[in-house]
Amino acid sequence: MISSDIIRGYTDTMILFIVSCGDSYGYEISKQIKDISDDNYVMKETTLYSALTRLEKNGFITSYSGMHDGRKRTYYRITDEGSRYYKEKCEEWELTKKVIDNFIEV
Amino acid sequence: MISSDIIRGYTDTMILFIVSCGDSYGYEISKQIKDISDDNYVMKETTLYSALTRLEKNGFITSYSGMHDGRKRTYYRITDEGSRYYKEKCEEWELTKKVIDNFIEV
DNA sequence: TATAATACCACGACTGACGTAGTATGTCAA
DNA sequence: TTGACATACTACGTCAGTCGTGGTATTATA
Repeated sequence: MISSDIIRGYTDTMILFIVSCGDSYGYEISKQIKDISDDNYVMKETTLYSALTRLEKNGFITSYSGMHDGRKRTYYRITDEGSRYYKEKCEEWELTKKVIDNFIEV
Repeated sequence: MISSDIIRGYTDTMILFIVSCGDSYGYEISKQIKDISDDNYVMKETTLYSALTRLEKNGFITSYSGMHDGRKRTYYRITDEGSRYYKEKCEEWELTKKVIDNFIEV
């Protein structure tokens, strides 16, 4: 299980990746992160929801209400600005990998 | 330039890598991090020195005083526990790379 | 009838990064 | 000789992000 201080700085990117594949909502995003990471990372609920709030406040996602089986859901959609930010983060990631690799002994 | 929230969780590892190559002191560690990362990451002084304090408190490094050209220096040496911790972090890094790569679009 | 799964939110604690500022010595050029 | 720059740290307070705890509410299932 990966510790949070290492993922920190990529929670937003993970979420943006998922919503860039199609609109989604908190609970589902949470499960998808667990799946995509092969159970190596589980994002805590509070971390996820506060990240969603932050991302919306920053204009990277927008929300709308939906209903499913009598339960309310808040769906999120990525914005153009969110897509640009996501692409930047992907490039930054490639650089980060190279940099940290220099400090790692194989 | 890489943002700190991405490096967060690896500042300790970077420092441990440097002291594992030989005893060093704050100012030099700082310059080495800049060099090794090809100027892509500069650790802030306060971040570095508070990391050194933390690492010593956790028993991963030990310190001793030295003198050079009339200036005092505090040298740091990695402990066995520090070496073990560093190795763990290296393994964790390999896993982290795989996990985050799954959220990155090339 | 109770338990788990779904779906989310509020609040406060804690940690680590960082801005600002300060101390003190040595070097070197104008 | 004076001022700038490099060296070598330290103190203090702020901020952002993660997370523990706990709560609300509905549906499905055993």
